[in-house]
Amino acid sequence: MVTIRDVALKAQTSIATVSRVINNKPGFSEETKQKVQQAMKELDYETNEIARSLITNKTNTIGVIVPNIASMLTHDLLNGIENLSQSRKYSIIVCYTYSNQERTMEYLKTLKEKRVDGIIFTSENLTDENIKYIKKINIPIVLLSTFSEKYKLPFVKVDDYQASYAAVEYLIGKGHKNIGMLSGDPNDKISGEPRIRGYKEALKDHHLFYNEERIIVGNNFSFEDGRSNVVTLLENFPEMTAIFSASDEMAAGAIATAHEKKINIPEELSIIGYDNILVSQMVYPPLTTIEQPLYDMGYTAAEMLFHQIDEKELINKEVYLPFKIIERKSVKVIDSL
Amino acid sequence: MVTIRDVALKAQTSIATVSRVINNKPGFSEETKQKVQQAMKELDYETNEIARSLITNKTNTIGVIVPNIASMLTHDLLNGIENLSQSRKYSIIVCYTYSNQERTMEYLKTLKEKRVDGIIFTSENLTDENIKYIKKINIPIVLLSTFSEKYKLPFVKVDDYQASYAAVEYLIGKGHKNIGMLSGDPNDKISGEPRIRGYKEALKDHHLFYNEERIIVGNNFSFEDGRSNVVTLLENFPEMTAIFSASDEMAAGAIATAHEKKINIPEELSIIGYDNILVSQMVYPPLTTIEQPLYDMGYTAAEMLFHQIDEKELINKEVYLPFKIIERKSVKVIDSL
DNA sequence: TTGTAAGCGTTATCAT
DNA sequence: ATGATAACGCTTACAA
Repeated sequence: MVTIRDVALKAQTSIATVSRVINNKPGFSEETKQKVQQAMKELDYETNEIARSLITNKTNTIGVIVPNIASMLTHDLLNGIENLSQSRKYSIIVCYTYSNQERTMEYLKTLKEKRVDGIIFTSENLTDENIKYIKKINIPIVLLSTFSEKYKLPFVKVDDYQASYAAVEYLIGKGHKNIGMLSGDPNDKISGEPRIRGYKEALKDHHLFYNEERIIVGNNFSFEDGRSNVVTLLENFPEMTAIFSASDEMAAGAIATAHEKKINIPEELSIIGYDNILVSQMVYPPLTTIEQPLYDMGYTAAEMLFHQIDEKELINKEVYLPFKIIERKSVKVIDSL
Repeated sequence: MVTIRDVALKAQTSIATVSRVINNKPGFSEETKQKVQQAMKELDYETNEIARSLITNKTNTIGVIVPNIASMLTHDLLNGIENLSQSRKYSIIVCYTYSNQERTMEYLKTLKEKRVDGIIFTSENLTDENIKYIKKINIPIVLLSTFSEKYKLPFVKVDDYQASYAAVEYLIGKGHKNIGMLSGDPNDKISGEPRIRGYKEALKDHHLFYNEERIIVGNNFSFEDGRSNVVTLLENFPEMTAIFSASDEMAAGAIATAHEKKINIPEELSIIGYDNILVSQMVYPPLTTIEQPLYDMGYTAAEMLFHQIDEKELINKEVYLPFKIIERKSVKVIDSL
């Protein structure tokens, strides 16, 4: 391995000087600079970031913690994070938790041991244990597509309540009065409960009837959830003309079932999704849905994190990014009687 | 920051002894072990992996280089890699190249500087510059879903030629004689050329006619490619009864266009895809396709990499994993006349 | 079983 | 503008 020492030897100067030219810190002449650079080139010298990190206390690495379930979402989020990181000369260590608490803690510990400069915690409910540990290790963090109820931690997300409210109101605006919902877990404070609340409130504000049987709760927003739960919903609620699905994957599942049951979408049944993942344009009919600006969210979270790292100031921003309704072909206008 | 030194102080012993119990290396009594562990707990000591790495010359992290295009594939591949890595106490740094040569080289350089223990290079053609650099830095590497023509580098992939051949033969077996193809770039030696070759050979071996107009070349295997290229294909080749699409995303695009043009699938037009990504079950009709065992491929590549790292032996295995035809609803049997 | 001390490859603090 | 030299937090001879 060729070190700064070898370079110094070849350039006939000291390691201190070599370090200076490498880091472009004052204290060398143009002449020595040339000699050093020449030597580096000839020796194919490459910095040892490990050694550098040990003394500077900076690794230029961040950790990104993601669950696996919402696999389609993860990718775009990561894309945004990665793009800014790369241009800022940061590397990213990805940690898949599979929503497993033990694994999450293990990863948090690893990130601490590897001395990452910051952490982005994505899409998942934070447990008290998580938060306690995060506070203890004192590494800059930003929450992405999630937030913490009890403790103030900076986050970027879209307002799930408002987005769901808007989705249901959109359906109502198209003349629908009998609207069912495919939801996630109501105990999930991030993407479960708020979306259910948005649905209920929108109905209520428009004086539409609601009862418990009109929401079918899924496990993990998955295609399979949608596929099976829509049949229960159909049984519970035969007058239903429209469905609000809390994820595109579930919506796709519902559509698949509809095809099987020869239920025409949107003629007989309208459906609006949530996420605007790539799949939503690939299903038939293309899915009208709520768009989350995933790439921007990732990018913004990274921006906030780097700000914390660079300025060493603990910001406590709470950033809500705007959602958008993407109109495609899965919702039909109903004439009001 | 609490160091090994603080622990030694509190436990009233030396840093060497503390190091021994941390790494469980012989040379301490049960009694001191207790004292040290007690001190560590009280002080919330956590290893500084950076310092450790500097002396052991081991970082317990690997780099994974992925392009971005085939986004849906990337995820499953990463999943397999990550799962084994986590259980082996390795972290992974992800590098998205966007198939950009400059970016790839930058990342390779970063990985070297960060002293990763190994690299998995995924889904992308290796340039001479890439290979030259890889050879130079002398870090264990395995190629995943790609391979290098000129130089021997261990890889794991499925045999694209055979898989394509099988796909087309499957269509032929169902009675199809007029088969078109939606392909990737023929200059792409990894997923482009071999799949085209498989198509041509299968036709030839079954004495079926072929001409250049029956293959439409796409840019990046994308939904949009399929969406637009299928119309050209339909124009060029009106007698066509079946399509072999070199990716599921393109197949989904073709299906979307078929819906728009009121072409019934599979009644009027059969289609077989390639990849078996999640989307293939979400489209209507569900897509018959070639499955690549992505998770296993990732897992296997990681296994090979760790073997190289641990045993310090340069293996040169070339692993082909088996593909599978997943039969769904997009191919119809045609009665031969 | 234990401690002292010499590294690992850098950056940083002094002198000069 | 330059060069010794002391850190950084660990592991690992080598002694004791």
